[in-house]
Amino acid sequence: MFDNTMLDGSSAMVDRPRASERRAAGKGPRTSLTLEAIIGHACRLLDAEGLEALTLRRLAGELGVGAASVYWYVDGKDELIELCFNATLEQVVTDLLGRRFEAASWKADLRTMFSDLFDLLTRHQWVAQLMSSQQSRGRLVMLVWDRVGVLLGSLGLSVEESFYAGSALMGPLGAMSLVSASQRGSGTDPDADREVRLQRIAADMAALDPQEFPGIPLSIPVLLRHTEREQFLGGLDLILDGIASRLTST
Amino acid sequence: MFDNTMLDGSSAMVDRPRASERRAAGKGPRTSLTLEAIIGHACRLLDAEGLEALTLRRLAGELGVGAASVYWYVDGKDELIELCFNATLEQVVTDLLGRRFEAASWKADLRTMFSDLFDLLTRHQWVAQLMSSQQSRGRLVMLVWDRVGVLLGSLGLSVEESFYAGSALMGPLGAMSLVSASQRGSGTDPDADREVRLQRIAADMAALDPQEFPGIPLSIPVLLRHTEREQFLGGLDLILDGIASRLTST
DNA sequence: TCGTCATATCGAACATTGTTCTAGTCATCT
DNA sequence: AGATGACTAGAACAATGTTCGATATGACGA
Repeated sequence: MFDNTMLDGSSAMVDRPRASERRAAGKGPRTSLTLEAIIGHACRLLDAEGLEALTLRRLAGELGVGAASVYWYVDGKDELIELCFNATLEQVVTDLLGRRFEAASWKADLRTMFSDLFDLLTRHQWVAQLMSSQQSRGRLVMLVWDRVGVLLGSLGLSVEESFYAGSALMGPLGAMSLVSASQRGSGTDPDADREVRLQRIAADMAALDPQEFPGIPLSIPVLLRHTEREQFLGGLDLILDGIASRLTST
Repeated sequence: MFDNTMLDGSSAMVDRPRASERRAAGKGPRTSLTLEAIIGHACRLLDAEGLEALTLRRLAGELGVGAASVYWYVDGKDELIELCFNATLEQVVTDLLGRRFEAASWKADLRTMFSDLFDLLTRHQWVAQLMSSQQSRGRLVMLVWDRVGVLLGSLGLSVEESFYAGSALMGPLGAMSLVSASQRGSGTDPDADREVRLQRIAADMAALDPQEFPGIPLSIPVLLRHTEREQFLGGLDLILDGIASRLTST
């Protein structure tokens, strides 16, 4: 399925007729569909029911058209998902980049930046899923990389160190922010779902042999009262402290 | 598809007839198949060509057997993959746990432990893929969690801090160790594949506007000469330093 | 030695995916 | 008015996971 080419078209748009070119032309008949409508509804579907709920037939059906019609606007499911990916990410990333980062407050700046990103990915689980299952390098992701790299470089880190630190920051983002991925149960109340899921995990953990897993019993209560956000931020602070220790030692 | 229940059966084996119970009985005819043979060949396939190459028909075909026969030994593709997951992980995790961890050398201990895990996941990309796309909590993964938690706790970290630090360590593991996931090209030479992939990424990055992405040009050479292993270890060291800073400040 | 029966397998079929083909419809331009 | 080209739809194709019923096969009791 996915192709790992998450670039917005700056490459690989050669040689084939690229169905994406035909849309938005001039003189068509009653155009009952729109690329925007497709992407919009697809995103709504993805947000509501997750990645594997997005079916071309279902999407088309809910849009009141045949499945084949979507293919006039989009080259395939991969491209559609990529478009949704960028559309969703753009909402947050753009305003993220309006901010001014300063060396003095680098720690707080990075913290708010990544916690905002975390919130975005939590709200749109499928984006997190894509972000962790393939290393996406779309334009918007690159923007984040760039800003982080510049900021770290301005602190005095070498390019190499910035690269490693940047990947340490970006790496957990996808992994940590996906709470449940699949199995987004009944669809009624996400918080309740999370609760039962946690209870199930806790039960499974409690069933393990305390002899073999001496540390597990201790962490069960923490698991039950933890928040993914705190968990992520806790790890983030650790990395930031690690970066800080590199700075002072120079 | 996947079900997020990556536990080895300690729960949820109730109420349905569970096809897994019928295998290994007594008086059957010439048993041309074996659960071990199935898992073994499936793992070989997964290692060689990745997750999406594993097809029940193909697996059965290469085993000289009809596709339906596999269902006698396995409840479905999910269970099969879970079995492969555990089988592969077990090879390394068990000997990982034979080691003795001591507070004095905690940093080096954690480093070698996670770099070994990283190597395992690099060798078996599909395991990394599963590990990042769902938060797997199989018995073996739990073992790692447990050992890490115990070690961190013995250093004086609170349970909460251990939990956060542990997740910071485990989080990037899956994400960082998957180099290419899909698109494992021609299948001839993995190193050459990596090279052309890197070149493509570099080309894409070079095509970006340097005005908009001031940091990208700097990191291109680093990208080209970097190693995923170094990248991972670089981030790991950062986290370890972060943990260390917490220890001294207490 | 001969039936019985659970064990183990296979071929065919079903449902669901993404995708393509081909024929059509309708507005607009000449 | 007629042709062109922007759009759409239904049928069909290929590939997937999965199920069903029929059929071997061999061990065990008679």
